[in-house]
Formats: sequence, structure tokens, C-alpha cells
Amino acid sequence: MPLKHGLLGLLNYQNTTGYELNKSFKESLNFFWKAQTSQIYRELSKMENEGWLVSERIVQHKRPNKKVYSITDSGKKELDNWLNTNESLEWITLRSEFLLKLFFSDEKSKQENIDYVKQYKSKCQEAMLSLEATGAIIAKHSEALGDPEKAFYWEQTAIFGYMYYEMCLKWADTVIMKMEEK
Amino acid sequence: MPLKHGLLGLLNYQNTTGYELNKSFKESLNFFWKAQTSQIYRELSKMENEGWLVSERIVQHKRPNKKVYSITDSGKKELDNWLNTNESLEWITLRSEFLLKLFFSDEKSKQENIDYVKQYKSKCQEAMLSLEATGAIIAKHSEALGDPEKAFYWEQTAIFGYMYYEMCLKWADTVIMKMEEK
DNA sequence: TGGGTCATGTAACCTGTTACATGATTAG
DNA sequence: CTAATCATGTAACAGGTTACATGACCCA
Repeated sequence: MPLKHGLLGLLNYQNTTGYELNKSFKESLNFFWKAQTSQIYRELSKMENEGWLVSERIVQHKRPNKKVYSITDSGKKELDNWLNTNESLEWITLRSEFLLKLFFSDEKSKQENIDYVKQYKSKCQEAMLSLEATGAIIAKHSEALGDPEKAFYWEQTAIFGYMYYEMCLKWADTVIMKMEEK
Repeated sequence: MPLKHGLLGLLNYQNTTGYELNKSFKESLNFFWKAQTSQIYRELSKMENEGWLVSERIVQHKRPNKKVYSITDSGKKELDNWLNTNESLEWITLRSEFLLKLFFSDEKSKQENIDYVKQYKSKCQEAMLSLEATGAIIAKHSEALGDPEKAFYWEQTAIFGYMYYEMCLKWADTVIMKMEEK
């Protein structure tokens, strides 16, 4: 249940609400793990039932009341456990509706398929840009923490993304070339 | 609902049973789209309710009876529609429990993390080998069909996989180097 | 002053995963 | 002869997606 553990990981840095977690999640983990807002709330209450978290309800005027979650010892143990056991870890997963369609695109015209792959390229370029923005966020965090090493692993994940999109673009170019030669 | 459409795509080649579809799926699409056996059966019956498929029950001795599905005109239309509209297509998705853990691995020892990434490398190498096997399957299919172009797009998806794993290995090597320098 | 967006979430539905059932047949 | 695998699936549950709710505040 990686989503739960991602949330535990964030809550291990600081106590916070579902709303804030949702934002942090989207700022940091979102590129390699997506989570819906509603999913985050649901997982949080489940984790509270498990005893991994406790919550405190804060009454607010002007804003809806909120629930601040904090991780318990049992939650820390669970997080630790997840980090340290790699049985049942899905090391590699690839899932692409884009490729699924391409697979079945034999009947479509050459030109349609070329356009399709070109559209893909432009999505990759967009994604790269947004990763560059993440790069800036990482740099800011590192500075704020005063320790450039603090964000080392975060940075490596962003680099992964960067290399991934580069590879996708390279692949797309060679496919387009081959299609044009057909 | 890409799984439904993947199944439609396969059924567009030939009428067959859930059992056989499951096998074809795993041989061809599995590398970029996973489906559980049970999921395939469920989707098939839903698609029959939608009118995209019809089925015929074949009574067997020695083997459990089976249901042979065939695609209807309405199913063909649906498939065509899916292939030709890219609104709502998820062009890029990346999801990696491996990276999620790495993100939170600051507290772990340098050596543990190096080992972790090395394990990842070996999974990538395995995956590459299994893609090479797929390459052989593709070649056989092409020959069987007599037309090397028939499997062109299939081949391109396999090449994508190949380049992907290459990239992963390259990334892993640079990360390991950086970790060793820490 | 009317339409977004912020700050909180909840409900319903659809998809994916895990576990199980059963009677041949094949492998060791 | 016994255990695994084949050839069919079904059931239950967990995870992911889409749609909606509400009362402030901010912008044009």
C-alpha cells in the first residue's frame, strides 16, 4: 500500500492536515506517484483506525474546521518496516495508454500515426518543463534546510524523470523517422 | 477504460475466450499494460452487456465449458472511436514504488541505499531479457503473417521498453557513483 | 456583484488485486 | 502415486477516479 506509506513518510517530517498533505504530495511525489485528494483523506482515516496516526480537530472560524494528523510510534515502525523490506516491492512498472493505442494503430494512416507520435513528443516536452520547475523547488528546500544533501534523493528522483523524458523524445524521433520511410 | 479497449483490439483479430485472451494479453500487451485474469473476465461480461461483444457457450467434456467471444459492429465502432480520439488520453504516466521509497531513504545508511539501487539494476536487467524474448515472439508472428510490416508498431513498443530499461540502468549507475562519493 | 479559487472535505462508482474452486492431464 | 499445471472461471476486498458540498475571500 505505497500511498499510505508515502503519506506516513510526509507525516514523519511534520504534523499536518489532509489538505496540506495533498499539496505537499503534489509538489514532491506526484511525478512518480499520483494521488487523488479524496484518496488521501480516505487513507488518512484508515491509517488512524490502524493506529498509525492520531488526529486533533482544530476548530476554525472563517475556514472549515480541520484535522491535524500526527504519526504514532506504531506508524513510525510501519514506515520503517516498509522502507526496509523489499519483498513484494514492484520494482518496475510501466503503463502507457499511449503505447497501447500505438500497438493497435496498424490500420490507421501513416500520417495519422506520425501526428499521434508528434503529439506525444509535445506532452513529453511539457512534462520536462514542469520537472524543471520541480528542480527549482528542490533547490529552495535544500537552501532552506541549509544542507544540500538533505534533498539528495529527491533530486535523484527528479533526474530520473528528466532522463526518462529525454529517452521518450529520442524514441519518438526514431519512430517518426521510421514511419516516414515506410 | 483502456483495458476494455485493449481486449476489443485483440478480439478484433479473432474470436476467442477469456482464457486465451489472458494469454495473448500477457504475451503482447503486458509489458505496458497489466491485467489480472479476473479483471479480464469481468470486463468481458461488462462489454457483452454493453453490446460490444456477443458470446457463444461451447460445451466441452474433459475441459470446463468455455465461452467464445466475438466483437460486434458496435464494438468495432467503439474500438475505432477509442483509437481516433485522444481527448482524455493519459499520454504519460510514471508510477514507481521504487522511486517513492528512494525519496524517503535519507535516514538509511549509504550502503543500504547502494544495495537498494543495485537490486533495482538487476530487476531492470531481468526485464530486458524478457523483452528480448518478446522480440523473438514478434519476429515469429511477422514471419507467420508473411508481412514484416504487420508487426511494425508492436516492435516499436518493444523498442520503447528496451530504451527504457537502458535508461534506467544508466541512471542507476550515475546514482550509485554519486552515492559512493558521499 | 458575480465568478473563480481557497480551505476543508464526503459519496458513489469503477478498476485492480488476492484468494479460491474444480476436474483433467502431465511430470517426476 | 502424488504434486504441479492446465483450462476454465467466481467472489471479496482494496485502491483509484469523478463528482459534488459549503462558506469565506479575491479579482475584474
